Amino acid sequence: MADYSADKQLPKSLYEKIYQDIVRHKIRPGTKLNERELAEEMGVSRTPIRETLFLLSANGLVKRYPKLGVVVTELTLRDVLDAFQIREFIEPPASAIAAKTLREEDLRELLKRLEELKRSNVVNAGTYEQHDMIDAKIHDLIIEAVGNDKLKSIMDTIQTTCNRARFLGTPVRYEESVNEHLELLHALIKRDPELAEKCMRIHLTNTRQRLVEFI
Amino acid sequence: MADYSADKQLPKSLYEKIYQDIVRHKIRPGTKLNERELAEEMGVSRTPIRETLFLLSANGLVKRYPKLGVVVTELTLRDVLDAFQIREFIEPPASAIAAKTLREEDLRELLKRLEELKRSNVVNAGTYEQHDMIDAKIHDLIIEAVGNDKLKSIMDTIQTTCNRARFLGTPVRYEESVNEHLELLHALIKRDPELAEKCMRIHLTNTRQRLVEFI
DNA sequence: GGCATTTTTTTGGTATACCAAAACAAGAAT
DNA sequence: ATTCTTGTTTTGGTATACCAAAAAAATGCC
Repeated sequence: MADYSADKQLPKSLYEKIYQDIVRHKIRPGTKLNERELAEEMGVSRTPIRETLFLLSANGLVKRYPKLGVVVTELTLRDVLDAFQIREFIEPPASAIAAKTLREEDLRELLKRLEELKRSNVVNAGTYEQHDMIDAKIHDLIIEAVGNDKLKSIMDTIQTTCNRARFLGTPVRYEESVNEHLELLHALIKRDPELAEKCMRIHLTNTRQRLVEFI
Repeated sequence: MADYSADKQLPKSLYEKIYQDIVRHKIRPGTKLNERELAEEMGVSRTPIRETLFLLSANGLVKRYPKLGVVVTELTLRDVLDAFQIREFIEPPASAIAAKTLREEDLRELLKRLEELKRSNVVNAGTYEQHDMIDAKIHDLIIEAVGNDKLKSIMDTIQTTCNRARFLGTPVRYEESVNEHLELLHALIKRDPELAEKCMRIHLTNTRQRLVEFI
């Protein structure tokens, strides 16, 4: 067998695989995961599978019912709203901090890509992936700007929930979203903490609003 | 062997044991945990021990170094400050929400206990446990008032970090702390969201300040 | 036929065995 | 004495075996 020189961490690669399958809804929420089945599919024993399932449950993607098995967590509207509420707690003040600490070139880079996206008709098929990528990048950068590792890892799991929601076909009003992000970036570049905080707050409120309307 | 009728979840009880040992510093930060040793000590096999260690690492009490082992996480000043920063993000707005939703009788109950504590000389030996208990209860109640399960579990892990710091002998200025909590409770009872938010913000800032001075 | 009970099968939890990488120790070369 | 090598031990990762509880199927009773 090849020696997979790169990583070597079996459960981590298994994690990635199952993680993606769940986030992209290749496995339905509510599905019960059978350890032996998974083990056979993946060509490994149950031991690393169990460890993977522990990791997944720690990140909230599956739920373990002792003696009964693990089930892919349902993504209720409540879960998504809860995730958004946490973002609304964290990201606005994080934006204020980011306005002081982010590097100008990173901001300008994102601004360039976003303006480009706006020029090219965003309604075009496929372009929404570009949008989502830049969107994620901006929010990620802002969290990183805080320089708080614990916060970073928390927001990663929140992001996961939001990603799952996106793959449910949550609609995004791209024009609005792009404009909101542009405003935010301008505020950051202007080094205006209050404005950045406000922009982020408005952006998140709107996003949540759109989500609720969808349902 | 007795059948431990009560719980049946082995890793969970192992978790509690090790969790306490770490939080109360019976095991030093930096200590490397040997799976076989632990297994023997606890009288079980390595399998449930490994699962326990996974749980502990998910909650940040230990860190797993692939192929090298798990070590009890060091509690750096940075870690504690990071935890406080997250509390400062979350708890003030949570207090504003709590001012609207908490049940009056719960608040009055806490107020009564706190005033009692204030009357009895808080400097007395032993009373600080009472203080810590009420303190934890108040912050816990405020988080629960938000009604966001995900947030609750996040703040539990943050609380763990703060607890570990407390057991390091972090000093508390009890009079100040009691007074700050009293003000907070009054704001909550008055159903004044802005004031509650402000009280909490001040309280957390002060607490962090005292912590930094200590070091 | 429908329901309760018993038997069988499945499956999660635990124990144990095995492997390979890392840590350690002893010895040889410089 | 120091460093490099080599052989041994320790230890984390994986595979497998076994057990008991839960689920499913089969049997018996009404």
